[in-house]
Amino acid sequence: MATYKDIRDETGLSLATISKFYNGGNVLPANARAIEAAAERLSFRPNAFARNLRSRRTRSVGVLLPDLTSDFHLSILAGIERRLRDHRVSMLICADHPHEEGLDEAVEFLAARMVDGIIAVPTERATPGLRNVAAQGMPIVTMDWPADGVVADEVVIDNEEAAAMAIQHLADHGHRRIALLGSDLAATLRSRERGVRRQLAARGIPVREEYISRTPMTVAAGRAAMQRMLLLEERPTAVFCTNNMLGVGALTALAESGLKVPDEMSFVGFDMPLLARMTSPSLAMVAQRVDLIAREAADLMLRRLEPEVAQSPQRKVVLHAEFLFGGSVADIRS
Amino acid sequence: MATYKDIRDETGLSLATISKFYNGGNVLPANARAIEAAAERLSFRPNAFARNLRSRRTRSVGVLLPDLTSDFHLSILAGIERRLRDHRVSMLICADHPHEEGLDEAVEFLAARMVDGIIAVPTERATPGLRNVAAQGMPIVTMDWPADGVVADEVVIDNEEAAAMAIQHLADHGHRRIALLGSDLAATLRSRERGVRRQLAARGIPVREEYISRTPMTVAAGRAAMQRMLLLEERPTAVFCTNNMLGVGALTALAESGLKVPDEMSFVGFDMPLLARMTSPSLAMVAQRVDLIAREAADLMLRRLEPEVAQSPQRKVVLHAEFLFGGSVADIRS
DNA sequence: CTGAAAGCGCTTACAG
DNA sequence: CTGAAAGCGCTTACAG
Repeated sequence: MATYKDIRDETGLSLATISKFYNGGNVLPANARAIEAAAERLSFRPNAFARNLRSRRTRSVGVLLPDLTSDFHLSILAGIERRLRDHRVSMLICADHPHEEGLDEAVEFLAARMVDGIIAVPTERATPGLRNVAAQGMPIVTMDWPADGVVADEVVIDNEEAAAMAIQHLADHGHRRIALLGSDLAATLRSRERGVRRQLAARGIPVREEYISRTPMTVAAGRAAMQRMLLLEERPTAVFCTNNMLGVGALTALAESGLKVPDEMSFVGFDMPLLARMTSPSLAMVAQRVDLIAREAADLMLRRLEPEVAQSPQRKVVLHAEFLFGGSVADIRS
Repeated sequence: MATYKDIRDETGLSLATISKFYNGGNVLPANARAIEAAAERLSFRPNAFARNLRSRRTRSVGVLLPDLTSDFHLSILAGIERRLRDHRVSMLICADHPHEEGLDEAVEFLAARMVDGIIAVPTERATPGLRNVAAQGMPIVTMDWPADGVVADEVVIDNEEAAAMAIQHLADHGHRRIALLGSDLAATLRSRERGVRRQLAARGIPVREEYISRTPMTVAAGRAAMQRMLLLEERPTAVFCTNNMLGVGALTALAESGLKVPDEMSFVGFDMPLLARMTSPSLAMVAQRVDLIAREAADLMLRRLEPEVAQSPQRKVVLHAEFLFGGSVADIRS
């Protein structure tokens, strides 16, 4: 691996001049050409670590996700990567899974890599670590939900509003017996439940607690919850799942039960864009704009990396979800 | 950010001793405790870049994917991340999209970050770059398909065999008019087509060229191809899609056409594990074991990072796909 | 515009 | 087991 010294030996220029060339400073055209030619011959590439060491910036950011199996979270990666790379910033990916003893926890792992900042969908496990590095001045951007007590820029959606859209759509089609598959294990899902309750009240639809399920956000839990709903004396006519995993579970249970969607059960999902269009019937759902989330999160981070804004007050970007119409909702107005 | 010097000032020990402590050497217990205590007080974290600079290893590997939108490729990330982090190796993710002029191409971008190696699903665009860094001694592991002329360890599946399984299943259920949605734009898909042809021949089923489609591997192309199949004089009774995107497209077209799966059209997909179980009927498909692919790829790379094996001959791991049974194939034996 | 020198934070032989 | 010194490859003031 060639270094500045090799280029110096080839060109006779000083290290300072070569450095200046690679940092966009003014260098005589002839010297610039000489450096380029030597670099080409030696297939030279400036060592990013050495640069970083002195400049104390790595031009890399960590992206921390609860795990790497949620296609919703994974789909945000694409947008972040693109945006960051346009600015020559690299992206270290880290899942926040529990791990064997003695291994660095995710945030520490990233911090030891000297990332310039962390974009995170924060878990409870990661929060103390984030609080810690944030206090030491590392820029943090949270997505999806905020991290308790962490100084950070935030990108969120209006979850109450998003959930209300689903209820509104169902109510407009005559549904009054609406099951909710949700969870109280995440602030976002609690907000969505609030939105559901508020919109039901606004439409004069009584809230029936047996129609409301709170479980872990897994496919298995969603499947079991749906199965329980199907056993109710007075079966709901529609189900709204406030999370993609729960939605997949509910669809699985419905498929197994042989009930026809939407004739015997209407369905509205949340964040299942890939699925939405390829099932028959197509699925109605509330969808976050992952492209916008990614873009806003990356931009907030890139902004923080500018020395001038490093200290400016935190920002919070609130995005709106969209409603995708689909064939999975029956019109049951008589 | 505290450094060794701060710890030296607190403990009175030399930099060499502190370094030794952090690299697992023998240090008097009292000194070790003093260093730990000081590090705690200062919230010290060794600077990975400085370490790397001297040791010439970064303990990071680049993962290069054609793009970050294929859920099949994304699902491999989880396993790689886990495996690498267990060994305290970090992962830089990079998509190989075409980009604006003047920006580093993906491989150069990773190489400038001094990754110790690259795990890639190689595209044609990336191949020259990979060849280049491989020639300079960087370990490369390819997944899914090999990179032309690149010295690399490989993880692949037996694609002919995988495709043959689908045909065998369909033939066993009495199908003889089998449509193939494939592509000639990737070596893997060409192999799958070969597997299909061979298995058809083995079962004495004539190959009908109008049943064979080769398109780009996109949802739109799959949808259009399926629509064309539905217009044929003698409609096929089954369709096998040798790629997930094509499968999604085909399912979309079938959903739009109103044809019932499997009564009017049987379906076998490829690599759609998320979808397989949540549709009604469930989908039969050939599935690569992403967990195994990830694990093998990560292990091949970790092995290469050991100085002793760095120069050993390249390895090729051939995995077998599995067949997932589903309700999307009708038994039409009379 | 160019260069000599010091320094970034750590590691690496080499003495002791 | 510990320490003084040199060095990794680059950047950063400071002269010239």
